[in-house]
Amino acid sequence: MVIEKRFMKTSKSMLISKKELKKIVQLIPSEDDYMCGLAINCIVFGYHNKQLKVLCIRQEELTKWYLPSGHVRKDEGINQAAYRILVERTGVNNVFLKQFQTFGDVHRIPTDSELAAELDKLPAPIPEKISWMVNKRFVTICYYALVEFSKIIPRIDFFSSEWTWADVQNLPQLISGNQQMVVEALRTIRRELQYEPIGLNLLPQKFTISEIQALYETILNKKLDNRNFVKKLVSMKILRKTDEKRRIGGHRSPTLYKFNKQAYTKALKQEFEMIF
Amino acid sequence: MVIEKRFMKTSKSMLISKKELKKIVQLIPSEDDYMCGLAINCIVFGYHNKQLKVLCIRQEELTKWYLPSGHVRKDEGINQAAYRILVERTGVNNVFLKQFQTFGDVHRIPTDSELAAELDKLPAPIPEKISWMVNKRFVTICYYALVEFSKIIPRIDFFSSEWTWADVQNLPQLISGNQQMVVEALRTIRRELQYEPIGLNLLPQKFTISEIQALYETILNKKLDNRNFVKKLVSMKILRKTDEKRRIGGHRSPTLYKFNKQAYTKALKQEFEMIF
DNA sequence: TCTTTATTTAGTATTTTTTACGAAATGCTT
DNA sequence: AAGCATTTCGTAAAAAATACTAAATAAAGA
Repeated sequence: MVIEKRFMKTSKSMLISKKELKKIVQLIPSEDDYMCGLAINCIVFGYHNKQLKVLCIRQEELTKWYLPSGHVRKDEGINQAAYRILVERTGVNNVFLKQFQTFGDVHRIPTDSELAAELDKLPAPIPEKISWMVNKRFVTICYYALVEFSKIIPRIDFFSSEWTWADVQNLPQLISGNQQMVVEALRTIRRELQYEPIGLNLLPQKFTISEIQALYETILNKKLDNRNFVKKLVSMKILRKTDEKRRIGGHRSPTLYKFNKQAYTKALKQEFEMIF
Repeated sequence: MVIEKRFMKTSKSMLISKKELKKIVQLIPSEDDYMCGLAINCIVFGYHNKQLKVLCIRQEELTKWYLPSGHVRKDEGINQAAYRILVERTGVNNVFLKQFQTFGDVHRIPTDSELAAELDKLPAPIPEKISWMVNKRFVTICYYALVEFSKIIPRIDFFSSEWTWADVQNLPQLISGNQQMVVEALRTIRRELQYEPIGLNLLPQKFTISEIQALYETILNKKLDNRNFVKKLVSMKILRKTDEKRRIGGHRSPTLYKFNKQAYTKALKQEFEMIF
């Protein structure tokens, strides 16, 4: 489903030729293959320069950004679909991905001509084959993903030509509903910081104490005492010292740590045992 | 949508008459009005006799039970739909209801004749108007509800003729997928016991310490020290003593308490403040 | 009426966890 | 070698969770 070419326009003309439109429409997924009225959104979190980032994309000339999204094939599970969509966008495997909420309020459904105006001047009325995707009320299942910033090379696709890592504390204008999704995703990872491997998935293999502490501070939005922070993680045996150090210039070089994955996931999964 | 008559059969005959079938089909919601491929399930929790209960329903002669469910009108939000479905079943207002997870794995879709066999010998092939509801792959948004046991009078409807409060520790045979939903709902309320008004919604207005403690013990599945339990709740100012007592015979009569709703919701909502 | 019984309630002691903070060690720069 | 910013080690106090002793109470039975 990843199409390297951007949503095409021959030149600066406002309309596409019928021939080109036909070609495009052939690439669009058919209503027969996908669950109608159902969408999946991925809130992809990365961490860089002590800031928590969200992957946003947009169609070049449009002002509003949106979150990576896609649809569910009739023959695939929703988790599977979310993973497929994520891989299409980020090109990485082994990504932490978790469903957190489904949104489905009713909004005013835009008319064909409003949509055409927004969708880079596609001719109105919207051709039938594309209309199920853009001109309907959708229920959206949202997932959040935690990725290692440096490993991601976002890919554009049919509906996008630009991408950016937006700072969560300074989001750009997003299309209707998407901002709320980011907010809820953030609330979720904040709550789940204690029992999901949030840090493990956002950080590179080796990192300093102050790097992981800054991550925790960003997510929790409060300062933590560095001395107690180390003490806690070390006493939980979550971290393991390496014999490497990072040169940060001007100061003492901090030791690089890595996760003790076993102890980490064990500590996290120490949720209550079930009745069953 | 609540239909007082049960899914009708003229007598003990295996098939319904064409005339009756026509009448039934008229009552079935049209595909035009509802989001297709999308369902909502409610896991309704009640608490009675120191046991946590789940509301289950079934079609009389079928062996398997299922959870209250319904569909989303094209012109209503999903939360609104869930609430409507819940009210239809329980007849109560002011119920705590919260979305917790969406399920959407692909299962083998039963054939018309298998369905007919299961659906109390409806004639196969399933009439077109009903088929969208029973013969498709569904994505199911699940909500859990907390109700005050004594105030609920479950209602049957078109697809059910029996109901029961099943003990969560001893669930009956449920249709495919429903057991997992109950398990996940339980995991959820266990986790959320600290920051959602779980107790408030499951208990009657006035209750004894040992009653609320037994509720917590059931949900958490472990014994709590009664002396420390009181101490904690009282120190949080969540409980307020009334001057009534409950006569339980043979022993000292325990004081009835009620919730200090203000302090309770305040204590619960003391979640971290948001970045935004 | 007095004793027995099972349970509720009050209070204290102990342990564990969290939070607070002083100060030395380190690596880099000048 | 001195200055510096940060890391790292260590202890101390405060708070919370847990454990336990024992008294108070209401109902039932002798």
